[in-house]
Amino acid sequence: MYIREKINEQIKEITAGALNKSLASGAFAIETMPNIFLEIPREKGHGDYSTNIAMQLPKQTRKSPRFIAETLMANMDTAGSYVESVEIAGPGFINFKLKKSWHYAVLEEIAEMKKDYGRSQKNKGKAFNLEFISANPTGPMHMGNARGGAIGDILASVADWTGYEVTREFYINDAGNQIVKFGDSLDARYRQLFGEDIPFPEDGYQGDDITEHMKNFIAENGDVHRSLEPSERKEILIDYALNKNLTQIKSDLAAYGIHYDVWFSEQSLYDSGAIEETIARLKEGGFTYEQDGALWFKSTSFGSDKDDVIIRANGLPTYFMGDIAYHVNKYITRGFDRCINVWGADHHGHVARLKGALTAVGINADEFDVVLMQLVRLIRNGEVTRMSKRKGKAIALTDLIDEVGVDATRFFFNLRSPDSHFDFDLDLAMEQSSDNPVFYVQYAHARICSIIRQMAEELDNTVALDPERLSEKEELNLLEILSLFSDEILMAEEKLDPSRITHYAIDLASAFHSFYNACHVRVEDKSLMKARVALIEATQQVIENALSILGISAPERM
RNA sequence: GCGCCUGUAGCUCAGUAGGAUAGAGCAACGGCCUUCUAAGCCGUGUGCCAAGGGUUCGAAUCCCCUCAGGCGCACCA
Repeated sequence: MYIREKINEQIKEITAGALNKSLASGAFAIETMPNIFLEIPREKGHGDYSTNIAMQLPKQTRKSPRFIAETLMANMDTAGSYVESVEIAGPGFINFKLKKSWHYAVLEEIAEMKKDYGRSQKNKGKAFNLEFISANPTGPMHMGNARGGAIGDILASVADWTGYEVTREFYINDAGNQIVKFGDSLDARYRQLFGEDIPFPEDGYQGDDITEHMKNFIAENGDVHRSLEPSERKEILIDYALNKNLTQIKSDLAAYGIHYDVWFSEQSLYDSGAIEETIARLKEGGFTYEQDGALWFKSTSFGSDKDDVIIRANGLPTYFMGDIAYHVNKYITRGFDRCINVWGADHHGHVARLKGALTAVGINADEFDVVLMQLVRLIRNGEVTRMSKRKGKAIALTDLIDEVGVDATRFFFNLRSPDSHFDFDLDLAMEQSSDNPVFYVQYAHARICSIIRQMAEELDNTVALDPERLSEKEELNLLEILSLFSDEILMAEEKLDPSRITHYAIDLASAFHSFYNACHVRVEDKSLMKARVALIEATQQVIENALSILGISAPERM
């Protein structure tokens, strides 16, 4: 248990004890016990912790907040706790000031847990599935996938640090209409390369990569496929290009620092009969009906404003149907306790109906959430550029990484919460200017490493470590921020917002830089020097841990 | 028309399950390297928290409504 949790429990116990004593003494009476809520005041002058309990009780007790606060304070027993003093302030806040010694527990915790400092057990034993990117494998990864990739990958790490057993998963949309179009496009290019004057499908994939695939295919296979029936040939071409694309996607993402545990094929749901089983399950439950030759799911029974087709009149299941079967597979076949998907905000309309369908088949939809990320707008020369995979004008992920670097790209895409609209200014990003805060954090890390390298020779090992030597406000501030790391990870998991880790890393780096300018590590006083080395070693460790969650390197020299 | 997201300093954004005087970065200006990395630090100014109403001891935060921008509302994925 981390020091913050211990203190929290102590103060809650102290407050609850005071409340019980006050009640027993007859100072006031209540009907229901309130929740004791603690917060860390923004103003340092208001102490280390604060509770508003006295302001929640006037209604029940018919006493003033001030009176309640005073009564509680008089009945508090802080012996043996970290609480040094208690005071009442403002409209009735009870503020707790802690003994400085609590700071030093942080150093010990970090020194003990090292690379695991910040991990917690909250979700131990639970299986967590995080599905992200999940694009059509009809082309290489582009910039639009980059944000979802960074958010998903980092959120997966965050979940891992809260104790979940995490599976990163890519749902390959290798079935359905887009694949048919893909095949039509490939076939048209194939025939055009042999000089046939045929029109290109109007809504086909126009990218050069389609033509490239067919050039390579012809180079490898000659013209033996020309005589085949188009449908037969398309199948071969699709299979060929899809495999090439998947290989490409995997290497693109690996270069981006993303490694999936599972690549799940949509087509496999058809092949395995999972779709059929799920349809049967929905029918048995009475959640379907036929109309206009199609099979419909009663989304309206689960709060949606319209029902949805799951099998078209032509007999082919819709994408929605596949997604239901896919999630049945996740929860029931594979037994995940919690599933999170990262989707573009343009798919938000599909969340409710999928939750409805999951509820229909008996899955607890509270354990299913979708992180909706606002789409990225591409800014070039100060103008918005529309991205279109089919027009072939999208910036490839690999190009972005080449220009900007993996670290900056990942950091940049996690600078804002997923639901904020995001403009990616290409010119700025490609300038590689030091405006990018990733340098700020990495620089703090490199600076510390540099000092540690030099101190290693000067440190006197016969001097005992005395953490109480740390008493400057910059030192204490640094310790306080270090102690919040685990809470920040838990909050990021609860809110499904990985950008909190990025912000934390910046705050921590900032606290270090301030310390660095205010306090020298290399000082005559060997005991003080020892304590400061311990402090920066702890800081180095936590920056390293935060960066490892972010999937960003922690350079030892810059 | 219905639904979702967003609206906070000149710009880009934070703002912790409603809390005490609304915060950073960038930009502007002024300081700080004869000792550990100046890719750094310190200081100075800026706000009808989009408008209005409500709940509350207390609202940027919750509710209602209006306005503005983005995105959905397919037998597309």
